[in-house]
Amino acid sequence: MDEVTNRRGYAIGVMSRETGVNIETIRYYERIGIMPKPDRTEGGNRQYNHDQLKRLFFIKRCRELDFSIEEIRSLLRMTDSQEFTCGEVHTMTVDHLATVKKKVADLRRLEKALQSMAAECGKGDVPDCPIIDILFSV
Amino acid sequence: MDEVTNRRGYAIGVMSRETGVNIETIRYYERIGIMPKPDRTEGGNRQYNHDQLKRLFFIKRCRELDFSIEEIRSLLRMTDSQEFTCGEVHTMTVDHLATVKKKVADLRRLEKALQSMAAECGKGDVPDCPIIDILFSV
DNA sequence: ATACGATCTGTAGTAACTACAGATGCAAGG
DNA sequence: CCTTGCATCTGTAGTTACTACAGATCGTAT
Repeated sequence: MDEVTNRRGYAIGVMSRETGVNIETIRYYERIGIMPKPDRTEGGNRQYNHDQLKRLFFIKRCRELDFSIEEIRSLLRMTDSQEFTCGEVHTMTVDHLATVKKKVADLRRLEKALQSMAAECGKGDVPDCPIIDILFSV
Repeated sequence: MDEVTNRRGYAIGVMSRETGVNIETIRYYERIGIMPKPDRTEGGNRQYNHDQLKRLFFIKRCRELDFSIEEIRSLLRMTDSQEFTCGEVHTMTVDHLATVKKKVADLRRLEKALQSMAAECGKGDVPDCPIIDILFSV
């Protein structure tokens, strides 16, 4: 907890607590190459720096926004190379927004179907169920 | 295509075309035990009957309603045993409806976040992007 | 010195399929 | 009867994004 420890960087458990990303998941991100291989202590434990913490936060937020790992990989490639334009990022965001909107629409249709099925049901103690009838009719 | 052929039942390709379920998926359903092992021709090809076709339709519809395989397995166990009540089915439907509603709510929040991010963006040809800024800030 | 939690590697499991490879089956045309 | 060619067969491995071990070290507080 002193200066020296701080200079050494963040252990994986600290990274996990700070970002809310599971330890196993952090190692997984390293394995698939979206997090860099960090420094190690003499004993072999991972030691992260502040940039790596920021990067993990970035990944976390993107996942919360339901970007796929491959989309995140693209975004990171852009920011790593510094050769991206705002337009490119905007395009990715809008594309992603479109797939999210489609998912919402699909689920709402589905929600309605379930709702009307449930509404038709007498909920009785009888083995005669309109829900099953609907699903089993050919 | 004659009577005899019909009496023989449906080949897996027919099942697939009728229901829209992929052939590989039908075999998968058999492997995991939600479709029964069908009769075979002398040569070993699967031959399904009409009940099995109905069952596959049922599974298809449930999947379209986003029921998980395990939920479908429960529903099928109930209908197979004939010992289900309308109330049980209603409960499963309403439970499932709740998870769907939650998914919709989550996705709509996400949709709004993406929308406001996209709105802040100048879409320019410059490497200065509010979207990235938001995602990368700590 | 020791105890005990944190981390390590490597592998396997999850959900619900999908995609082969390489070998047969089967029905129609000649 | 034979060939052609699509349909099926089995078995295994890949997909997405993690999660869950087992069994072994590391690191630090007492």
